Amino acid sequence: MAKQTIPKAAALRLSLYLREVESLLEAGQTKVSSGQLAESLGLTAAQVRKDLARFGPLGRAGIGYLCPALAEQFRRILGTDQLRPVALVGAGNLGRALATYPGFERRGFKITALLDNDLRKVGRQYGGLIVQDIAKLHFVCQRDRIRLAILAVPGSAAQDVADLLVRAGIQGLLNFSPVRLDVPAAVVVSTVALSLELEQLGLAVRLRNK
Amino acid sequence: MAKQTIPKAAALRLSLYLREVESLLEAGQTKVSSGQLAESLGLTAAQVRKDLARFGPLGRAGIGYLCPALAEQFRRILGTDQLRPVALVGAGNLGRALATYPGFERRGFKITALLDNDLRKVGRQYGGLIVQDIAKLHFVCQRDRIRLAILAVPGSAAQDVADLLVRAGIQGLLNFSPVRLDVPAAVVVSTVALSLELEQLGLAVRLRNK
DNA sequence: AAGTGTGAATCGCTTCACAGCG
DNA sequence: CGCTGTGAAGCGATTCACACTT
Repeated sequence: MAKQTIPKAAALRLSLYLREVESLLEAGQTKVSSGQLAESLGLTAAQVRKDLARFGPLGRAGIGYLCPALAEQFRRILGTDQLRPVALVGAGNLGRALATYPGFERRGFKITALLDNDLRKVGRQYGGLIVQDIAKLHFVCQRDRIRLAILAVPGSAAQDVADLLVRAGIQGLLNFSPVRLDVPAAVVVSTVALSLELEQLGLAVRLRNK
Repeated sequence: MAKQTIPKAAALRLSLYLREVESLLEAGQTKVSSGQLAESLGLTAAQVRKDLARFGPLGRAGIGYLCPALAEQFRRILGTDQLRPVALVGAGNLGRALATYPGFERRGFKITALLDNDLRKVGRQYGGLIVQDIAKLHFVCQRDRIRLAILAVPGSAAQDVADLLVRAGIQGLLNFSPVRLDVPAAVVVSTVALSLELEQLGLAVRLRNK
C-alpha cells in the first residue's frame, strides 16, 4: 500500500479524482494528464501530481496516467472496491430520501438496514427497505458486520441513537442532526449540517459582493 | 463592519460559534470565555480569541465575552439577522425532506418557493409549500428578491436548472446533485455530495484502524 | 516533445507567549 | 489575578521550477 498518512485535504480530493476519472472512463477516455485533471477540478497541475504521486507511482512520464489504474487504486484506498453495508437510522423525510438515494450504491455503499423507533413506521417499505424496530439495531449490525451508519433523526434523539450505534459496534457515523455528538474517541463522526451549508453559502455571496 | 476579509477556515467556525453561543443563551448563560468556547468546540483558546478579535473587538479583558453581543455580531456578519428567502428546486424525496426541514428557519432562512418541472407534482403541498411549475422560477425569484437557491434535482437535470437559476438572478446555489456545475464566476456554488461524505467517513475509519 | 515526480520556496493558518486591560 | 488581543514562531499544505523519463 502507498503512504500510511494522507493529509486531510488530499483525502478530500481523492474522492474528487475518483469521480472525475470514472466520468472520463464512461466517456471512453483511457488516459489523462495532470493538467487535464487540474483543469476539470479547478486545481493546479502540480497539486494533482503531488497527490497522485502520494497515492503510488501511477503515472508515466511523457504519457500521463491510465484511467483504469487510477480508478482501481483510488477505490482501493477509499475501501470502496467492494460494496460496504451501511445502517440508516431514522425513517422520517430525510431518512426516506437517503434510503432511496441512488448515489450511494454507485459509490460502493449499500444501505442494508433502515430503522426507526416509531412503531407506526416499522414494517413500511421505502426504496426496497423495510423499516425495522430500532431495538434490532445491535442484532442487525452484528449479523451484517455493519461498520458505518447514517443518523437521520431529530436532534432531540440524536445522542441516544448515537449511544445505541456505538454499543452496536459502529465505527463511523454520518450525522445529519444539528448537534454535536459525544462518542468514544475510537468512533469517527462526520456531521452534515444543512443549515450551516446555507449559512456559509450566504456568507460567501455577501463577501463576493464587497 | 469588521475586517473585509475572512479566512475560509475562520468563516466555517463562525457558524459553529453562533450555534454554541445560542445554545449557551438558551441555557441562561450570558458570558463566556475563549477557553470555554474552545473546550466545547474542540478548538484552542488562542484560536477562538484570534477569530473573535477578527470579527470585532467583542471581548473584555479579565471578563470574557458577552453572549448576546456575540450572537448579534455573528448573525450580522452571516447576514442571518433577518430572514432570507430561498428557492428550492426539486420536489423529489430529497427536495421534500429539505422543504420540511425545520432547521433552516431557525437559522435565518425561509424557503419561500418550491418548484419542479414534473407537472404531476405541481399543485401538491409539502411543508406548507405548494409545488410550482419551474417555468415560474424567474418570476418568483424576481418578485421575492430571492438570491439563494437549493438544487435538489437528479444529476441529469442539474445543469439545465442551474442555468435557469442563474438567469433568474440567483447569486448562490446549494447543490445536492453529484455533478460539477458550470456557472458564471459571479455565482457561488456549494455542493453537498452525500456519497462523498460517506466515502470520506469510511476512509477516516480505515485510516484510524492502522 | 510531452508530462511525471520532487526538492525548494512560498503561503496561509494555527499555536505560542506575553503585554496590557479590567 | 483572569482573560483578551496580538506580534512572532511554527507548521502543514500549495506552488514553483526543473531534472528526468518515455
